[in-house]
Amino acid sequence: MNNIVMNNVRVAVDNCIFAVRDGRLEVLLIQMKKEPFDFAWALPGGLIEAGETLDGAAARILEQQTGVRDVYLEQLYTFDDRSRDPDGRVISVAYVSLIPWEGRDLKTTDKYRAVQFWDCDRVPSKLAYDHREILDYARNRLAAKIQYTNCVWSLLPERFTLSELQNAYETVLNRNLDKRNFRKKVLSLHLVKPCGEKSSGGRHRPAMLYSFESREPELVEVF
Amino acid sequence: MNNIVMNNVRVAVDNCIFAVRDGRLEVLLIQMKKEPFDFAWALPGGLIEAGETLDGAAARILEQQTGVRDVYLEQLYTFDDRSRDPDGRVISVAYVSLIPWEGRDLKTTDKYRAVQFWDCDRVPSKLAYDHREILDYARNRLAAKIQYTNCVWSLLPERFTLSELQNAYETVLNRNLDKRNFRKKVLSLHLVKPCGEKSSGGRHRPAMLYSFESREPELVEVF
DNA sequence: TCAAAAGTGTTGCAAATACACCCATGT
DNA sequence: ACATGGGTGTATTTGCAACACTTTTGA
Repeated sequence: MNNIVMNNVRVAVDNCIFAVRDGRLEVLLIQMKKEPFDFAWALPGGLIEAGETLDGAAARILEQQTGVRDVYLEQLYTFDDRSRDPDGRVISVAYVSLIPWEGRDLKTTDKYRAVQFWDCDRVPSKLAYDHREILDYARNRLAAKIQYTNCVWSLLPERFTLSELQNAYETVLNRNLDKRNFRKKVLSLHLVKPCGEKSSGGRHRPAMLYSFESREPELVEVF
Repeated sequence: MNNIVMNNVRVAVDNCIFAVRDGRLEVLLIQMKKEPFDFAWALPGGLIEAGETLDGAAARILEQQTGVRDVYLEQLYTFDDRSRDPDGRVISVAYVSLIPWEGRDLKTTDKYRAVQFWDCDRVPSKLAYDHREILDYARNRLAAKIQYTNCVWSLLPERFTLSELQNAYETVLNRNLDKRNFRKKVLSLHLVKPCGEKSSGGRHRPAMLYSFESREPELVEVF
């Protein structure tokens, strides 16, 4: 095969990291510092290095650029051919992950200006590269996937209330669910089990805390 | 970025082309002619060329190696890191397609020994590269996908009987369906519409011919 | 007349939906 | 005392699964 051809192809990974906060779906973005995308926001991503697996590169890059680590990254789709990068041809393998919002301290390197979560509905209109397309694709896939797997668990901390769980579903699905039917469903599926109580916070009746029966990926007909 | 690193990565596409024949799910394979995989069977695939999109490369390679053209190819997954190819690092973007069995004349080039459909359950135990893994992955995805989209249409010719349609579903899902319930379902979903009659062939009562309402990809809760 | 596939309805059960009020706590 | 979210049950509807016989044709 022609080496000149092959030298032009580079492989990148880009991560769509979602969290639910306060009834909104948010996505983790970094702010670029180099032309031609100086000041633009982007998904955390970059080129793979020698000897690295795609999965490994995704994890490394995510941690370097945002400080987020130890998350379950799932491959989403491979994007190309949209004159992606002004600097020659790049193929980008996109990854998705869901993480709990609580207590993440985000930190980036001096190669970037900032890192923060953005409300998915209020993301800057121009993202760097084709990251807008990737984000839209990821969000659709997430909404589909949450309906037939137990993957919500990745959005929640170890212990949570049923209202928080319902809120996570409502946020991702972008529709309201009936409280009684919701509770009946998740309990009958044995998705979660109760532990102690919760009084902290709210000026209202304390809620029972639950945890997941399993944090392994499983196929479950949720809705 | 380090050029020595990047020169090591090459990008290939591999196609999983399925058809239903005679109640069996079959997959299109080619027989290799070069070491280290001489005589081994493989999915039709190869390296992408300059200026090609991934989708374009998949279509070109499929036609060159098997003569099959004008099919809807859908990206499946990107595989890597399994010391894939003895000849340096290769990342492979896998594509899936469903085609009608009827009247395809397969032809390959002199770079390969043969091209033919294989019963998925009787594929040679060793396929070239990691193609066994890709095939298994594709088959699972196909079974899942056929349940929530109208994608079966790609397996059938323009006009077909309801029994043929049912047979396609049963083959892909690998389980039997109730005839009356099946007909009720597909008719109530307005997936298909009747046309004329069919007497040809069988020594039995002729069956009504149907065609699809839509051959565009749609989300439909089939089962 | 026989073989082989086409065609056709009803019933029971399970799951989804719709719906409204009292409870416990903090301020 | 009041505001806030926590917690609970029933009735209706809908969709799914199970099931067997008659029809039409070619050989």
